[in-house]
Amino acid sequence: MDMGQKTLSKADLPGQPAPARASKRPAIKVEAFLARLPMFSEMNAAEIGRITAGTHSLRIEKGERIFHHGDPCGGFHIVVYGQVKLGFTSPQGSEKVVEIVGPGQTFGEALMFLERPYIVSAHALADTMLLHVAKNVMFDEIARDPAFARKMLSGLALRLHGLVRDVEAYSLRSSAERVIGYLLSAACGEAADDTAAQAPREVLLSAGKGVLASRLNMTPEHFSRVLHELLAIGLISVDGKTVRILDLERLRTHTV
Amino acid sequence: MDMGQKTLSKADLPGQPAPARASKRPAIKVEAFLARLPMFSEMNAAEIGRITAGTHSLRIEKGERIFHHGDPCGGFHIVVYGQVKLGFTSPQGSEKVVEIVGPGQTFGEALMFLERPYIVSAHALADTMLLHVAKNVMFDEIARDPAFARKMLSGLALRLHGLVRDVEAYSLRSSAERVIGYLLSAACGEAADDTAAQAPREVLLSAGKGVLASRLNMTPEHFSRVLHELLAIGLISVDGKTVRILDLERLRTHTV
DNA sequence: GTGTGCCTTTGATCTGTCTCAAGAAAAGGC
DNA sequence: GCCTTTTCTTGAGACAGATCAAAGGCACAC
Repeated sequence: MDMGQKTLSKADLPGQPAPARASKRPAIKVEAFLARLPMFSEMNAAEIGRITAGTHSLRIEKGERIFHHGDPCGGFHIVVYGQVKLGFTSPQGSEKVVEIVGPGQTFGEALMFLERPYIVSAHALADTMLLHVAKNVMFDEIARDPAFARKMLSGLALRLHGLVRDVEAYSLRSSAERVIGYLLSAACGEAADDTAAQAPREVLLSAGKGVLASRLNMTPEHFSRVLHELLAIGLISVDGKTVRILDLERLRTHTV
Repeated sequence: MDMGQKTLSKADLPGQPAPARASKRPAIKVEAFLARLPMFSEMNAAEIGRITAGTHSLRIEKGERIFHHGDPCGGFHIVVYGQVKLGFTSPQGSEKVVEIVGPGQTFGEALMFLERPYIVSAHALADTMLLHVAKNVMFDEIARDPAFARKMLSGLALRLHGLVRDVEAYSLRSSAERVIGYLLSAACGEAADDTAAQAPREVLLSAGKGVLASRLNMTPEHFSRVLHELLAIGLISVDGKTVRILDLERLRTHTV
């Protein structure tokens, strides 16, 4: 790569005509990108600089593996653009997607603090650019800045919270309820008590239906059927990856 | 209570003839108890003292609620003796146990860092004594001591790890496999690659079969049937709450 | 002791979800 | 543009595990 160190560019995405637009490339400094993340948002320039020094960028083609169950963990990842799925594979070959990670989101922070190999695998769902931050620079900064340590603790606690909610959904909700839950959270963005926004909303499915189905712990076939069932009752309409919510209130209170 | 401040005594367990043994009471100082926990093991006396100042003890009778879904979180709990179950209740009334917590173990640390109410409920499975540590003293100590912050981070990461393993088990393992997994981890204590200890081991079920079944995401009926199936093949023998593992190697490799 | 209540087992049946097998519809390559 | 490949839908059947019902068994109070 001809560009300067610690610089990101969307233009040199593999498979794109990079040379053609190299002159007008919208280069982004790693520092600026990191500083905008919630995790690092309260850091000063010196701190961001030290983090950046432990960071390198990765480009992963669609379908490629980022890490595998059993690999050692040397740091954590941030998605710059693209999309990543985290999941495990059973001995019989079937797969379960635990999380779908998009731009600005991170994964693998928790494992940094454990001296253990990964338990999930990570694959790119699209051509993806990642930043990898080495764990030692994170540890140094945690040791230096208690406020940053607090922030990391909040971050892990939030992850834990989400995972507990998933366990609840898997344990005592039906497939249809999980699908509805996904649609609602995608449409309303976690604001469950949002009394406004009664108007029909559109949801763009964040991944292929197969991947989404696995994330919701069901087969693609069953996911398809559930969607068509909701369609038949007039609660939603489906057009490819776009789901329009026709009656938010009834969808919310719909029972199995 | 007549005893000194910040002192624990097993003798004044409700329902026991406390006065009779009051003179010979094996009182334990809160400081000493806290200092022995992994979480606080590297703290000096002053630090332990500050934590203790934010700690109070609770006695909960068997079956009583400790906190409820929706309650605000003011700190975390440590089990001194007894047993606690964490779980959620569905709108239809059925319950799912997420975790069973015993002496020396803690619960609710993660939620301290989030300004959110509890998502699970906690109930005592036996007469139980708890310590409750207020979150502000924890925050103070985290701000003061980066090594302690690191320790908390490791603790949360470990929780997360366990929960991801649970999700894996729920998603792509059969009920029988989950039961076997539980028996193996109870017998071998996480040491999966323990080549020694081939001799038959005994497992004392850590709770009633109904509670355990819920923890493993199955009905009591099905749990009973699985146990008897393993018994029929000669892999285990069951006597009340005691399960003897007759063939550890075959149990480990048993398929459905 | 001997009830009384709860936990556990066993049996019979039911149902949500998966599997397998094709087709239909997009998406991507050339 | 057309052809290949992947993804998505639809149907029929199978199965793991749930549910319902009832009978033991065990602990504990009196």
